[in-house]
Amino acid sequence: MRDVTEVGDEKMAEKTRERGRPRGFDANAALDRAVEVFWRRGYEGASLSDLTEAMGINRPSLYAAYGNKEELFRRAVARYAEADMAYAREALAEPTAYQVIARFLRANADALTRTDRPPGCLSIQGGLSDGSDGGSVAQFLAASRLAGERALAERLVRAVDEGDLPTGTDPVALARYVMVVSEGNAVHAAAGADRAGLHATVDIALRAVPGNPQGAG
Amino acid sequence: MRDVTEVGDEKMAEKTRERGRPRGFDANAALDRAVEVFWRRGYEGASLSDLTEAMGINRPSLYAAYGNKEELFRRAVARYAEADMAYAREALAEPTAYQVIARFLRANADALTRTDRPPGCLSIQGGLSDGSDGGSVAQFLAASRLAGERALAERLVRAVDEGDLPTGTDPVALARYVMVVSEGNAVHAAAGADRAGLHATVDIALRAVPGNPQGAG
DNA sequence: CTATTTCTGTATCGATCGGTACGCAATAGG
DNA sequence: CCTATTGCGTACCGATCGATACAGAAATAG
Repeated sequence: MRDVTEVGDEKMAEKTRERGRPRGFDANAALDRAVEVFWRRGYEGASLSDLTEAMGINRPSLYAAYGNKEELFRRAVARYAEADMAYAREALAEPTAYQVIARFLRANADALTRTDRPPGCLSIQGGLSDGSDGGSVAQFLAASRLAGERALAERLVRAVDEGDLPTGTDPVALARYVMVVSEGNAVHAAAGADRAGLHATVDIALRAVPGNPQGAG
Repeated sequence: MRDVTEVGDEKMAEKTRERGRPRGFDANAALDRAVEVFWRRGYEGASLSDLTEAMGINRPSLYAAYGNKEELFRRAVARYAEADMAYAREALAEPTAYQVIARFLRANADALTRTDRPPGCLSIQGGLSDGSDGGSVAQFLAASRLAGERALAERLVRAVDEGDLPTGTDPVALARYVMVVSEGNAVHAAAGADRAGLHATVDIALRAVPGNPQGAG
């Protein structure tokens, strides 16, 4: 049993001085490289050779630092959620439901087409189908996406309470709709759609959201 | 060089009597099994052992009949498009743009959640990311989806010409929006969303479509 | 029948997969 | 210095990957 919980514990890194040979690479920087590989090639499509080459480390170093491929993937997804999905949490802070949704979908369209990042989004590119592992990765990613959907739903519940959304609005259904647009755009972005096209889709999608400037819903 | 074009040539099967030992399996029935395997596991996740077991044939028979794994996959996608996507072509025959879109999204939601089929849709489950092959499968599937999007766009162009959609409506953008909803729903269906949830999303999505009963757009 | 053609089944190919054993290098405590 | 501990690098593991060689079986043509 190896202890692999020290990645990301940089708070105590100064205090507890470890014995033995120090690690010759930055575990968090290497994880960022792993994120890119998984993002581009998916979980199954990313081989350990791809990963170690991109991360600049050897195979045993990878296993010592992260456990195994699936553990590395889960850490990569966690880091992705923290770094590359920060816009989603920021969007939830907008004052009205419409502003929350509009900001989320706009920022999402931008994030899906960043030129310094792989196209699309890791939680979809990572893998949708039951691979050779029996779907544990696909389920993990689905749960990760669902968590975001739930967070949005809770924000929309609050919006209903505050009278921000019309009475009778189903916040859960609306949240699911927003995520569907987001995920559909992610599929398009992965296929090479440009940023303007994604925003054109958001233009239309927002017409279905109560509180939009055109007054629909 | 083997001739692999005889699959699906059942029209001439009676006329041209081949020499040699006859094939011991139904090539089209076996292809249907292959569709299911690719649908559930994706292109990369489907091993030849998975395929031959489901198809009830041996490896050399598979290669003799279909060429190789990628050829088999392309044939499977073609068969899927013909059989499982028939509803999309039928939807295009509806008289108005709104009816076309509504029927498509409704039938799509049903197709994504058929209990006698894998959840989701093959053209997305097949694979989105650049696998070990360099993305040729992902590009093929993206092109396949884009073909459907273009067919819908052309139908909506006609709708604009016929005054069926408001002047100034962008039929290409609207078609892309509809496909985004469809693909987002496919992602949700693959994650286990039920039919009612998908239709609830369609309920909202349709509000953004010009000509809907609520009069938005 | 023989000759020819084509399909089937076994057994296997080299390559790559995820994952490790093991010896050496580099640090800390003594 | 010596010992303990840990990371690094090579070289390798068994399993599985997609793809085939080959021989025998099953059909037609003559």
